[in-house]
Amino acid sequence: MFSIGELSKRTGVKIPTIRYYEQMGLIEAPERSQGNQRRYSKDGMQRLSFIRHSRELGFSIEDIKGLLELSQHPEKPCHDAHNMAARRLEDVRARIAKLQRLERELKRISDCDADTVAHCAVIETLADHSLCETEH
Amino acid sequence: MFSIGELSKRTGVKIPTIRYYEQMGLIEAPERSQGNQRRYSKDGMQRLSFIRHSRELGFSIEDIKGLLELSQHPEKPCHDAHNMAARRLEDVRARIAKLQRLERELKRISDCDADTVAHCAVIETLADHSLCETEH
DNA sequence: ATAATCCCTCTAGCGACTATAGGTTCAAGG
DNA sequence: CCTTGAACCTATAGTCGCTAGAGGGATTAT
Repeated sequence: MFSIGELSKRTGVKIPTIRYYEQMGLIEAPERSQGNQRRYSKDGMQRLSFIRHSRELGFSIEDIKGLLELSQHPEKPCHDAHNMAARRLEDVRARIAKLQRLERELKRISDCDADTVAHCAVIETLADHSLCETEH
Repeated sequence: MFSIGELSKRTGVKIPTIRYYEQMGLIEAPERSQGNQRRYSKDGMQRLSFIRHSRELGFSIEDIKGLLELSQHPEKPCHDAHNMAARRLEDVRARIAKLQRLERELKRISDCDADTVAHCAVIETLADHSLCETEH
């Protein structure tokens, strides 16, 4: 049995975020002390770690609800979990590709040694999209 | 002189977004028709294009205010613009690196051919961070 | 003149938190 | 036992960059 502060320290999830997850229905309302403070069990901690880890991998709150639900039912088929992971993977790859295009463009416009705005590649490029070398 | 709809079509910025930018002080309130509708000039369009392009490159609204301000003063030094671009570039690179770690992890856990949750790598990994191969 | 389309303001909602205010409880030291 | 200070409680509002909706007025084409 530990307090919300301890749980926070052990999982690395901030206190208001834990309460937020409770409100969102990701974790069930824990027992309370006589003075109405939350008291968590090891189970609660594992569930929160699962959530944290899923968030780190970029799953949405809604996705995580599904994944948690699944994790409670070991006998069920797991293609839903695979689908979710596959969709996340696709999404992550698309974002990487987009960011890489931005990186190229930013690198290019950063390579400007002008002193004043009048000749500055950054400002010039922002003002005129046609100066960009790549699409984004 | 064109309406907000036309401006939207020409710049690719949605109508509510244009009004939002006006509210945020990125573009000045344009002239109005007799019936109180916004009427934009070519100048307004160029400014909006500048904003759109900056957003595409990931600059924040606040950054863009600074960049716009700079772009109005060609005689000023432009190291501020360079600094902003450099910071954006760093940020983009950090995000790419983070996403690439996620990609590896997601790919790894997606390579699971279990049929049920009990043996599913996705669920198993989410439940136990120590199963991850890389940091994230 | 009328209908279709466009435009206006204002307010609220999104996702995933984060911050603040104003109060209560807990744990440790004297 | 009592006090102090840290930790906790709820409720509400704010963050960012939009987006959606309600309820109305303006413009344009026929």
